[in-house]
Amino acid sequence: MTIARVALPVAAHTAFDYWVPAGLEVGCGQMVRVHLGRRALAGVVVAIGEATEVAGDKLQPVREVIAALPPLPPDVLAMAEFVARYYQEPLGLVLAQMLPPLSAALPRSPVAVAAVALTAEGRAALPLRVARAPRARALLERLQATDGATLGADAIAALTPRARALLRAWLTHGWVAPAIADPMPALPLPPLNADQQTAAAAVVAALSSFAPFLLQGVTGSGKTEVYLAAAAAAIAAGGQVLLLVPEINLTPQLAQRIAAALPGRRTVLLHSRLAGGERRRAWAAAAAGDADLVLGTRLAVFTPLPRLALIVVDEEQDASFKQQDGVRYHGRDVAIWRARQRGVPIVLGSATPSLETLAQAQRGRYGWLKLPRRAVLPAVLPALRFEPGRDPGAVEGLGTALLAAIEARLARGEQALIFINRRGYSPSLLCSACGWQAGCPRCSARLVVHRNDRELRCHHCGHAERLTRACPDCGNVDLMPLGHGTQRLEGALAARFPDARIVRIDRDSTQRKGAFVAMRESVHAGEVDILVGTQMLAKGHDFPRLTLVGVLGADNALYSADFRATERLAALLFQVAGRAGRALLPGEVIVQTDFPAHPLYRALAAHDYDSFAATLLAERRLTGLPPFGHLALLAAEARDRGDVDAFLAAARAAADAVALAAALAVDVYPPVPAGLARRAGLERGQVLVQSAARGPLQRFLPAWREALERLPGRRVRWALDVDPAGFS
DNA sequence: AGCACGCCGACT
DNA sequence: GTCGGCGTGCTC
Repeated sequence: MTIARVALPVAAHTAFDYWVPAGLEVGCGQMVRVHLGRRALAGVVVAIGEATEVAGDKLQPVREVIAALPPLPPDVLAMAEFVARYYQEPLGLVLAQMLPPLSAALPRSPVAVAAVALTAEGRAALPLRVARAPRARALLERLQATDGATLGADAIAALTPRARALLRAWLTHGWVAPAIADPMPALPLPPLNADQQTAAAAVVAALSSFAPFLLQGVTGSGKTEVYLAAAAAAIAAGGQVLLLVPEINLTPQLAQRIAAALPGRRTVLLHSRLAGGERRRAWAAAAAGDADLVLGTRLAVFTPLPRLALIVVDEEQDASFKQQDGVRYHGRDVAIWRARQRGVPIVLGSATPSLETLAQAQRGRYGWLKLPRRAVLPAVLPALRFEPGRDPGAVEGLGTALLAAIEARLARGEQALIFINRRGYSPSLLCSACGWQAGCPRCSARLVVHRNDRELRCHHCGHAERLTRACPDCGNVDLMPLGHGTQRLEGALAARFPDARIVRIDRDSTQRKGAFVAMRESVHAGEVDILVGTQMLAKGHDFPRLTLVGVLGADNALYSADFRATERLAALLFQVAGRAGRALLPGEVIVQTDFPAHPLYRALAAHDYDSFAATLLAERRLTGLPPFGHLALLAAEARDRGDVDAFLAAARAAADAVALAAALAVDVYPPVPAGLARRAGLERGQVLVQSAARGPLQRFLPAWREALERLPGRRVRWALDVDPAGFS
């Protein structure tokens, strides 16, 4: 009897055996439908055998082979196994992350697939090849007419074999739609400058072998042109390219540039906001080798790519490559592993590389390609000034110097961007009489004033209440909003510059679909004078008339307990500074700070990221933090603090026992409350494990995890985070 | 993850 | 006397 070992999307570190009915073609990597308990689940076959330990009466059959997606190739299965092992997650959950959604949504028969595809596509034009086969066309028209209803087998049987094959091909693998609409005529790539050519040539010379590169280029130096030149060469040589970006917001712009740079090539987009069907089609096109370039967010790193020839990770330092829940993988790190596995070059691009990547480049493990100059020649780096935010002429956190600079931009018809990393009106509400502050009932956090909506909101749990007039403790009606957020600045600027056209960009203002794109277009069209926003605005947007960037509240990150906060602030400031004066107009950046002599600001003024990174690296070396040490974090939460404490104390004891038993050089720290000690009514705490090398930590983690699973539950939810993005 | 089984408080 | 709370454990 043939037995299929199936990884299922359940929190169990084990695969499940099923017998394979005669006539079912089941191989490794095949997606199948099986029953577990009384549920029907989709899983992936990870092994085929002849025998099983499972008792015969318990053994269930494989119910169905999911033919809508091709089987996972061995290299992708191996990648899943690596991710599961490295991040201590069940293989089935890892695989569920990697695949386009298929569990309940995926219909069973090709006919039903057709019905759903057509419903989803609406009245989209039929692919020509199908439309030309008369009977397939008739079937599809009937499907359109019935709007998603399932047709009987007789309709399928009536098709000519050719029509049936075409239909099936379209339905199951999907033809690549012209995924990227390019309204512009294809512009030739601007000729690369010498630095760009050198960089691109180095990557191209390394094609067909594993070769990691750090491509370090100042903002505006034209890293994208280097990616595209290398991609064009890789594709011309018959390869596929995987291009990872941190955010979906950035993909449309980039997609247009790719379409222009790679005429006639097929690009597909892959990110979590795509509808299931679209994502499946893009995935299948990549897996079938039909797509030449896959542009996507971190999840795209898992796409099967039979002809993979080059991986590019843009903005490699960006924290959004690290998944923060579920399978907590790091897209960049998995990409590096994959490049090694497949023997292809990988380019990690950044103006402000992560300390991890920088250290590898310094050690000579990564090729180090530099673009020290801006690509547009007349554009020079902006001038930096450090000014106080509080002075006699200051208005609502906007200092005299910044106000004057904004005024000058308005007079010249140029644009200003005011950046503050805090949404809402003010981050806190204080009673001037008794000192009461509005706090979240469910979190250890202050409530943020959202004056536009007359609400107090918690930014951690979603709690919202009406903005009160009077202090609930003493009845005093003189409640003071304390501190500044984007809404408050927007109002202050509107009062001070009544004729200016002001746009606020933050999570609240861009919730409507398309709002972000509309904003970008109106900025480009010159319909905006002042932009106020959060870090959403820091990335990848090129506004030619923007000549002033003001930064407020930067000092906050310097106080943070998170060891990565300063690194992130540095990356952010260098990025924000790069937003000013990208075209022909000279730019200026004003950072409001109380500590103008801080090494970070000095480095920023000198446009010298490397010297500040060197400072940070020296600190990390002393403390044994990444990249000089490796971390794993056990985070636990429960309704009662006592349960959390008891669990973490037991977890720590288990860790000590594991480390001692296996003589592993790992340090286990005492349990501490999380930075946000209570969230959504749950008390939170953590145990940190640190090791000078990955090896001991990786040997330690499986044993610790098993010990944790045997610990009494005590109403505690916990998760292991390997290589945590940061913690406090 | 579901969905069971299995022991302790308020009801027809 | 039950009905049901969710704590613990299994599912091939």
